[in-house]
Amino acid sequence: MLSKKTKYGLKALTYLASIDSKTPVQIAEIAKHENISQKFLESILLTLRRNGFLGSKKGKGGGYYLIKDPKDIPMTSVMRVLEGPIAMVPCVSLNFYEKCDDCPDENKCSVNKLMLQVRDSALEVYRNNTLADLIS
Amino acid sequence: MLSKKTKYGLKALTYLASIDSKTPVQIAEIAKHENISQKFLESILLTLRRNGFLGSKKGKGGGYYLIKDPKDIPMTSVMRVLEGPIAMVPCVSLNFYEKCDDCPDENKCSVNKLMLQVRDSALEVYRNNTLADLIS
DNA sequence: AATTATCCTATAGTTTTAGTAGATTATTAA
DNA sequence: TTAATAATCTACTAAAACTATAGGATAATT
Repeated sequence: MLSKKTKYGLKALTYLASIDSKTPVQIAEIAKHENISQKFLESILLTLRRNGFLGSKKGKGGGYYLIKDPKDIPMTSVMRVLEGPIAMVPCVSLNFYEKCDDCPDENKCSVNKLMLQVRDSALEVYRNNTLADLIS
Repeated sequence: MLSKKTKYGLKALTYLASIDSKTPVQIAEIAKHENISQKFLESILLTLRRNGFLGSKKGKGGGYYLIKDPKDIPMTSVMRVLEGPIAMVPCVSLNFYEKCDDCPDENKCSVNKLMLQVRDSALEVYRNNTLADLIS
């Protein structure tokens, strides 16, 4: 299941991308437009800023804005920041690899075999979609 | 993330499929071979039996065994029983559909748009793999 | 100086996950 | 018929993750 954090983050990013201007948008406006709890959204936008997706401006007329062109924001990077690993098991993860402690040989593991395919198919989707592609 | 339940369930099914005989295999044997907590595996095998994947026999010489040919067990059905919906959001789920309460129009939702593609790509993988394909 | 809006830390409630404990029932074999 | 074996079932618990919420600190603008 996709976490609410990721869901809300994606919605916020899409909203900012649809605005299509570099003027800051207040958290309250995004929250209201997307039906999101404002305080929760606050922390999500913060992580998006810390990870180089958003810029922010304090004080009157402040808010959040996209730093890059939506065309240059691939879903792979957004997903990894908000949701974490794209792979469903650590042993097939490219960016968050970890060995399973119960598995003696990954190459003979049925779960590994299946989840490798699932990861690749998901990666292809995320690589083929930028933030710009999500705007309707 | 894939739950341990699904992971262990897949491993147990694969083990039973690799045995390739209809004679019952005891929980303890599967647990030991796959490094799984026996008690936890117990409840997993029970759900697999209740959902028509396994048969069981009590008493001495008892255990669990596959009911169907591994070739006739698609990963779609295994995943749905063990992990639940294949879709990452209910609003794109085929078998577990639910409307999002925060979303006024699914067709204009960026999350919906993206997750629809992810679901389809995952479905393709699961449809192309039967239990027989997981045996190495 | 007053206002506005982000920034930051801490915490709390809920749900899910992963695993345990123990009694019960069915089967086999002696 | 009895004892041993092994699945079945119910209930419970500990830990982790998720989804927020509270409240004030900080910075920029007017």
